[in-house]
Amino acid sequence: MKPITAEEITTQLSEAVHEHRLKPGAKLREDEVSEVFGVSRTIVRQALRNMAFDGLLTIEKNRGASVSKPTLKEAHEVFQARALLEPSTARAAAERTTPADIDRLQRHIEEEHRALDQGQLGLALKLSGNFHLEIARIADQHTIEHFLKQLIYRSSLVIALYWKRRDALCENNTHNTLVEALSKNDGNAAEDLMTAHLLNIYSQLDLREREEESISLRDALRQ
Amino acid sequence: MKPITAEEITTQLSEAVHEHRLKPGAKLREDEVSEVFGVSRTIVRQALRNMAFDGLLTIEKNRGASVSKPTLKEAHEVFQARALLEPSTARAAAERTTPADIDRLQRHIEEEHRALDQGQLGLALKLSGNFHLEIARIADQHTIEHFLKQLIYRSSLVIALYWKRRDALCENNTHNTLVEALSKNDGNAAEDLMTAHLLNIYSQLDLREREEESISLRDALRQ
DNA sequence: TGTGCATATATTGTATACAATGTAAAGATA
DNA sequence: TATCTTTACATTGTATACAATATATGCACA
Repeated sequence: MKPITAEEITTQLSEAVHEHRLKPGAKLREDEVSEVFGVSRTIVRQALRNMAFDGLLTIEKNRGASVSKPTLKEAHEVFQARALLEPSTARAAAERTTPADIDRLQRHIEEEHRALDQGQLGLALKLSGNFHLEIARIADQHTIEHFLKQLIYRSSLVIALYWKRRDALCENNTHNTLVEALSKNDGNAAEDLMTAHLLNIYSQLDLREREEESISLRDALRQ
Repeated sequence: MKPITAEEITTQLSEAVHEHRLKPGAKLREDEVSEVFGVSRTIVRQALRNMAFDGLLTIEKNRGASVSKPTLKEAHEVFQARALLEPSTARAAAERTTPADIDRLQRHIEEEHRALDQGQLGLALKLSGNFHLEIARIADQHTIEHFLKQLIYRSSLVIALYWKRRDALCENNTHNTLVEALSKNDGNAAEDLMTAHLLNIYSQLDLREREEESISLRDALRQ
């Protein structure tokens, strides 16, 4: 049996972040991770650096890696960037969607619902994000998909930090209506729905300035 | 005197790619690079992996790193992504541009002209790309700036491979008119000019399918 | 010649040893 | 007790040794 690769560790840890099993601020010590996966620190370091590149981890020199805590500004930026990329991508996807794609998307949505029903909020969140990636995949825009992946994973961090009501998560029906537009190859509708969907998520975040930030004085003074 | 860091090596090598001193296909052997910079392969490897993440290098297992050769599809995707990100960013920049920014941009353009006059095409190309990054910086959109940096560096690879007439490079005046729009805080104009500018660059690429691709039979069969 | 095989060399991949740095604990002094 | 200093420990940073793999070379044989 082959040892696990750096990329596989990257994927597993990234998903853990995406599902909120690893929360913003969580520390990832190198030899702890290396013991878990049964490889040397060399490999773990590669994985951690990969994740830092995606913005999921923050590495401080001589102090190690921890799950990033996006600032308010970064949170805004993530959704502004998504607002630029995703609506056009949804339009492009609509123009190329095949029945097989619709099948896959519908199964995906079912899975989301199942996760929600079983109270697996983290899993539901991850699936919800992956739905957006599926659309980029249909649009056959690999470069944008790559960026979007980073943005969606970071969105998960933003949600972990700034979501208003943790309970009322994702109970919308937008993904269904999006699939409908795609199945009709209706690019206009897909684009508009995506814009609205992103605004809806955005509006459910509490992105006002707050005092409590300064609680972590240490962090504030450190940089 | 301190040894050079992985990030500094990343920057230097990336600029070399951006300036076409390192051309698509060029191999970067680890201990060659490590000797040049006077560090161990450990550090070099970090740098190479960083660049691979940006899409500048392609790393094949057990076969090392070489400067990426974007396919036609990737070339299209790079400019499609830029078309989504940059016009809006130019608009946002226009709304925040200060006289100090204008100063900096004008000096930047002068530098571009100087490089062109002295026949330093690679340098001119790099400066031309950095002009676009300056605009993202003015827009104060760090996340988009980060993506744009990757796209602009990749554009340089695309230009190296698909530019129609190597001599007629960058002799346009668009950067000046863009600065004018920014100085008037005219977001509409800035957005339109940027769209036109990107289309202009795009149109100067020869992105048709071609036979000669199959010259490198080795690469074709390798994947 | 040219092809196939075996060997040698070059290059990358991974683990580990040691250095550098940061963090926590213990003791000293007031 | 509170603060400072010293010491021990934990953790990350870098270089290097060795393993695994790919490439090149030489030779046998047709």
